Order: sequence, then C-alpha cells, then structure tokens
Amino acid sequence: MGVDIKELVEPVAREVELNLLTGKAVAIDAYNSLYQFLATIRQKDGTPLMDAQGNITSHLNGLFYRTINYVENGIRPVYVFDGKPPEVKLRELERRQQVKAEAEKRYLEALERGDLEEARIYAQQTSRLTSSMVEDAKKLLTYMGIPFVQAPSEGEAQAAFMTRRGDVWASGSQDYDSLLFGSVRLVRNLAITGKRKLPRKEVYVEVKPEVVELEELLSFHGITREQLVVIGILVGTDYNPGGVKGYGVKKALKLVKELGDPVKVFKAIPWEFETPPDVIMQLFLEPEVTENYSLQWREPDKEKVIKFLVDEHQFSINRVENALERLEKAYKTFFKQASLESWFGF
DNA sequence: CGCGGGAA
DNA sequence: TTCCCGCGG
Repeated sequence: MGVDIKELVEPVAREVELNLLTGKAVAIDAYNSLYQFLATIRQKDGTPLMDAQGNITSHLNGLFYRTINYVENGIRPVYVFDGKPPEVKLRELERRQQVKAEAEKRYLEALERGDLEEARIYAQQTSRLTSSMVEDAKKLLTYMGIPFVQAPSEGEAQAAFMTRRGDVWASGSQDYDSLLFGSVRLVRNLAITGKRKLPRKEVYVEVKPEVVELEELLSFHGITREQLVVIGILVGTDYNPGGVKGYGVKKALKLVKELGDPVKVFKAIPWEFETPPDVIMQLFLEPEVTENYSLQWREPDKEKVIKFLVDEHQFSINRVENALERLEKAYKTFFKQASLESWFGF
C-alpha cells in the first residue's frame, strides 16, 4: 500500500510532459506496475485475461504495451522486483491476504446477484501476483531486451539506491515509499494514455506524469530525510500499519519540527507497535540493497517474444508483430547509440 | 490499461 | 485527424 504522505508531497509535485523523460533511465517498481495491470485489465465481470490453459495474462498485456510506449518516448525503463520482505512486514502482508479472501467472497456474491459492476470492483481487490506470473514478466522483459533488477528485499529501496548512485534518473511508482528510502527523484503516473477513470464514478480525468524531487520536498518543509521518515512512521508505513493514533500528516509534521530529534519524537508519543521505532527507522535509512546489477537495453528478440506471447499465451499475432515493429524502431532511434566500442570494433 | 476499428 | 468504446487472452 505504501505511506500516505500525499499532502506533504503535493505542493512540490510537478506535472510534466512525457517528453521531459526522453533519454532518462527510470527504475520502475515492477510489483506496483504488475498489480495495476492485474487489477485493471479485466472484462466487465472482473475476469482477468487468460490464455488457453487458464493462466492469467493481464499483467503481460499491460507490461508489454506500456513498456513499448516508454521506449517509444525515449524512456529507458528498468524494472525492479521485490525480494524477501523484511520480517516486520509479514503481518501486514498477512492482513492483505485476508482482505483479498474477503473480497473474493464478495466477488462471488456479486456475480451470483448478476451485479457486474460490484463484481468487477471486488474482483480487482482479489488480485494476487503469483510467482509464475512474476517469472512470466521477467521472461517477457528479457525477450524484449529490457533490463530488470532483482532486489534482495524491498524493490522501492533498491530503486532509491539506484537513483542515489546515478544509475537511473528517477524511481517510478505510484507509492511514495521510495522517498522515505531516499530516492533522489520519484515519477508517478508514468502511463502514456493520460485518461483514467475515477473509481466508482463515470468520470474521466487527464493524468500527467508527476515528478517529485526529494531535496525540494525536504527544503519546502524545512525537514531532513530522517525527519521525513519519522513523519512517515507517525502516519503509518507497511512496517507499522495505521500509524500512531491521532497523527495525520499535518500533526506529524508539526511535532517533528517542534522536537527535531527523532528520539525525542518517539519518546513523546504512545508507541503500540511490536517493532520498536528505531528498528523501523533503520529499515528506511539503511535498507538491504544490492550493487550487483547491470543495466543494458538490448535489441528485442522478436522471434522469442512471438513464441512466448502468441504461441504460448495466445496473444494476437497481428497486435504483437505491430507492437514489436514499434519497439524495434524506437530501440534503433533512442538506444542504439554509436558507442566508441562499436566504432573501434570491440 | 492500451489497442485499433469505426464514427464524426 | 481525433474521439469513442468494445475488446484483448
């Protein structure tokens, strides 16, 4: 779910045009993307897209076409996959499983009643990303020539680390967690077709990519990154869901600015979580990450993509070939730079 | 969500 | 050319 510091971020969030991102590498939160595809790419009654064997393919559909759109806009995507969650998060993950089980019941009930709109809403909430779906996504990326990084733990932490090393320009996610992990820059709403339907409403709004600079966020509020993490913990993170009773963004910011030192803040408030606050602080300030990755955007292997999507998962050959044509063209335009090595024949 | 065919 | 909307797997 992520930390809800929208109010804090909004004043420094800049709407940008997509072409601002041309030539930039972005570390995209793979789980965040795949979940969104899984939740939204569905039929009227909420059934996801599936191949002939009944395997879900909604995530592949979204990943394939959106990634091509990135490349066509000169964006260099690198997908970052979550690894093993910190133990502190296990309770929250368990809670989410329960919410999904509940949604599953309501989904079936709505179907029974023939209420397709309700059914779809609950179906979306049942979305589960299985390991085979993740493997499929990685396969597809490999065939497309798009790099991915397997994070040892939190993907958002890994993406943040990559921005700090300067390997990517920004992290890309709908959640704000990467800012707590120290991401230099966050891009939200990184979709190409800008119209999005508001939940439960027949209203569509234009959504443009939104860039948040960590330094700007901190200086705007006159706080340090440590203090931002404290605010996050007060309002609630995946490591202390719900946050501290009575604290929203405004009250948390006020307290943090009054007391300054995180230790003083945590002494001043009631702490009802099992995990001590300093342990959670450390998870954000010194998360487990890896330097063991290399970012290379390669020419797409069209044959393998077609074999995978069309032969194995029953995608339409026409659509896939069309999209691959676009991908190859974009690859040549933006990524196939005449490097010194190639000039000298290395 | 994003594609693409048909309407305008 | 742009917009809309039904379908994709």
